[in-house]
Amino acid sequence: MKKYLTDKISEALVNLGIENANVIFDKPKDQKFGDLSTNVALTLAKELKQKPRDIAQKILSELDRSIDKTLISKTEIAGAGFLNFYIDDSYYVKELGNILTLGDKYGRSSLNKNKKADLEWVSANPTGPLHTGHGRQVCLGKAIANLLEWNGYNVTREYYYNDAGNQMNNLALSVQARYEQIFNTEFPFPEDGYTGDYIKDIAAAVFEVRKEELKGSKNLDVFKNAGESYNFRQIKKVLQMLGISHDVFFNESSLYANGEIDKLIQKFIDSQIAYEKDGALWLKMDEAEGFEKDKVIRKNTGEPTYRLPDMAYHIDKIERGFDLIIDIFGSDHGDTYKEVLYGVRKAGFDTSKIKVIIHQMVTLRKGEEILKMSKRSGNVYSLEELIEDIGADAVQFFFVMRGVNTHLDFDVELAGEKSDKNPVYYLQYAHARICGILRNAEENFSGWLNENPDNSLIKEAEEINLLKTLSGFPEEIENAASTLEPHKIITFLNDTADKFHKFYHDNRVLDPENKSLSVARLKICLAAKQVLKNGFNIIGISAPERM
RNA sequence: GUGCCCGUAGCUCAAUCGGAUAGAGCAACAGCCUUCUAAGCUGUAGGUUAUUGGUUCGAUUCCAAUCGGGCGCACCA
Repeated sequence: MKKYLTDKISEALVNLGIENANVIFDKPKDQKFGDLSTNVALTLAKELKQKPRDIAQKILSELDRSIDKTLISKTEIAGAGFLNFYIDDSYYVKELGNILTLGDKYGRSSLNKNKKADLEWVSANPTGPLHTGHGRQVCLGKAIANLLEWNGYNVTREYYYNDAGNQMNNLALSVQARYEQIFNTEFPFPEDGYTGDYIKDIAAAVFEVRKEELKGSKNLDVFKNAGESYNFRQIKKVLQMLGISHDVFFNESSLYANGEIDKLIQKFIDSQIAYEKDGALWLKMDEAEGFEKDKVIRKNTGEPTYRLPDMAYHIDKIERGFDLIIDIFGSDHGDTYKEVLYGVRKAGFDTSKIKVIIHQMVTLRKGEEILKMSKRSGNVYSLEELIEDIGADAVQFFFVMRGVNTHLDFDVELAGEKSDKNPVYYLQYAHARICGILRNAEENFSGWLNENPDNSLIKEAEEINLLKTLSGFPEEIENAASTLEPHKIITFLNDTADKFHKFYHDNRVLDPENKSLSVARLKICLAAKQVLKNGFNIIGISAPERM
């Protein structure tokens, strides 16, 4: 519909001698400004040195000849020079049929057909369980991957698996210390060790198999491997609880094995972007791009810092030929990704296909009490516990609910509450209500669900409003996908539930005295159920039939 | 000190490249259940969009300064 009007207006403008005008439509907040509105006359006013309303009038008289009046029931000029369009109700009623025909596919778009997207997220190091701080990223990534798929992309879900570097050594030492403590409680625990209880579990598991065999051993391999595989199993288990499975686990160590890291180092040295100092290799950072000082990419021990493999990894992703490459990080990594992309550019690669999503941190609280979730402190609130406490639906809803740039305030108490205070239920309740009506129809009004509706009976304001909202679903997905903002889906679903509840309240669906109207309204219910369910699918929450 | 993000109703947050009277939910107050789920609906109240300037026909949105909060600023990742 937007496209139709955009075309018509562009056409009208060309007739008026104006080429390449940028015509943008808004959905006015207020119904009295129509269904679609454009400010094109206002934006052209300066350029043409004419009054906005005069321009609007000229466009309108051009449109009057070309526009389909059965589709657009009314046009008007309002305010400073807005052009408002009123879409005929019949359009929305027709869309009802579309929703029912397309079913689970309603809202899917082929806009990015044949395009490949890569989404890398979670990528937690296997040094411990996922904690609640990871939750936001975990759930955001899932929703974004789904959004992209709905928008036509072929999506690769990827996890960057980092089993090298300091932290793994630290893990091994921690496990070893807990192992030794089984025999000698005085055995010193490393200063930077991981203090969580899961380390004791790992040590106990090692003891179970090897008994005292490793006592006093200097070889850390067994401890490292035991810790790594245990932690990674835990991580995968929790991801699975949220219905997430990655297609690719990209192993950092493969970048060493296949020589990509060395190649990159050589490239930096050859192009004199890197230099040696104090036994380390430094990357020159450009002040003009906002960097203050050069960064070490290879330590004096000969080991690369994390930046280097990260750069090689991104180069690998670019070379795999994706049309869109997305990384999701928390704001604590907000600066490092810039360094990584800088390095990738300096190595001669185009980073324009890489989009980085930085989400702000989460404050987790129980009512007034702020909960800690850091890995260092003894007691962590793990993501697994959170899921057990409030359920996977609430977890995903709350983490996706807000824009990524806001500091998310997550009230566990509220999220776990089974009441009208909890926003998850507002949505799910709408779905469950519809299911109740459908059950009633099946049990008491046999066959009505399969009747053909007489759409001319749909004319109540609440019915049309509901249909208007439902019809906006495909565009909403497109919008949310292109801006990578899944919280927009939740805002939309909220609106949908709101419109449904109002419709439900004012209009009885099943009326034994009026079969044809009941049949038409049943179709509206089916369509609302479908849109809600499709939206739930994207976020990843369930569509309960009863509550 | 410096870089990024943020500051909107009592609370948590929306607001589609700058648009029309800034919207929801919760909390508060007043109503609505012999009829498909009251986890719902209707109404009332609640705002100098942190502050001050600037750009613009028009600013929550863009720019500058100030105040306040979060996260970074390692030869950790």
